[in-house]
Amino acid sequence: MKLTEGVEWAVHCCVVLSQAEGPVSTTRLAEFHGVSRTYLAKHLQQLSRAGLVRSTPGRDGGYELTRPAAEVTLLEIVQAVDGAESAFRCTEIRQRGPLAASKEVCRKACGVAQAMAAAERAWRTSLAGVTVADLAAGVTADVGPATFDRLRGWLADA
Amino acid sequence: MKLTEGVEWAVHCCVVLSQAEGPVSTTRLAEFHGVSRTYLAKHLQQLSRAGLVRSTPGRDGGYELTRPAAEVTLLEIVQAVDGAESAFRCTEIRQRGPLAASKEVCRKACGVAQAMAAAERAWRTSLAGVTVADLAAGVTADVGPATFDRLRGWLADA
DNA sequence: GTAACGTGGATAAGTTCTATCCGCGATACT
DNA sequence: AGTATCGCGGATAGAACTTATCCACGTTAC
Repeated sequence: MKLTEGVEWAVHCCVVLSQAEGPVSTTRLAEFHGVSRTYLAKHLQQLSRAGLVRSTPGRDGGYELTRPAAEVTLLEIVQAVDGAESAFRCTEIRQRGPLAASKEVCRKACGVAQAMAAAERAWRTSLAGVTVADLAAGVTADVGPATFDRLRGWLADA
Repeated sequence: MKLTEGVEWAVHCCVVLSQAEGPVSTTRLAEFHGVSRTYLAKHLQQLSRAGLVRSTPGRDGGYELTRPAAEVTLLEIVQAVDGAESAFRCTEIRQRGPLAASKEVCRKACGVAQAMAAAERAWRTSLAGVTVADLAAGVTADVGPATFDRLRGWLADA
């Protein structure tokens, strides 16, 4: 089981956007995080399509959060970038083979699929309990409030 | 985020093994589930290496559970087949770029990684709460107790 | 001795992830 | 008007992983 690396990039970008005062361009976000500009652009477009960020085209354009940081959950970011499909996909093994279960029995989900789904619900619930604001507060607690001031200063520099 | 398809095969195999009276061969398990024999063999070897099943070589050989079904959890099977690595891998983005965090600050895990780890713990806890015996009981409840009798009969047939 | 079995390695095809480039339309400054 | 900067979507290519098969080997029962 593996999440795409873009998830990490996107989450960090959202934290940065939560601290910015205006739109932040892909170029700036990529430079700040030390990652590929062209590839990060793809992930930001996914956030945009998911409605988590708003984009401003043209010069001085860029991205900003569409909602307050306290209303953007980790789950939303993960699903925007990695997709919302469940990790386990039931291929209905029980309907194959010599002792295949009947169609009628299989209207109800197989027990394995149910257990897997329950685990994924627990995972999603946990992620839904963390917001971008929480993550930003964590950074402040860990490295001090001056960090985001320096970030804003760096973003303001041409 | 995606689990390999082998996970589904392996779980169903463990349920079958919990109902068998002796070793069940790869050939029989593959036939029963209607899946590729050679590929299923690989997954069964993973279960064997993880110590969840014991293998008997030679004619009349095959696999059997090493423990009572009530003591084999879904989590163990998933991790045996899919690996125990966490889905989210922190690449320490915060240590890159122009405002890179210092090494000292980074002895503590980044907040994003912590939140992701908590979610995966919730997922694992959920999976660890389901045993092969639970899954077998679910089958009995869903399709009736005769199902496993038919399975044992089929396994006994040459 | 022979047939059935698990094991590990080599191999190959298919799919997804990572990454880049291009042309397009939008915007701001000169 | 012209130009530089921006986001958007499509095409593309390489890397990594998943899926699948085959073979040589040692083991066991008849």
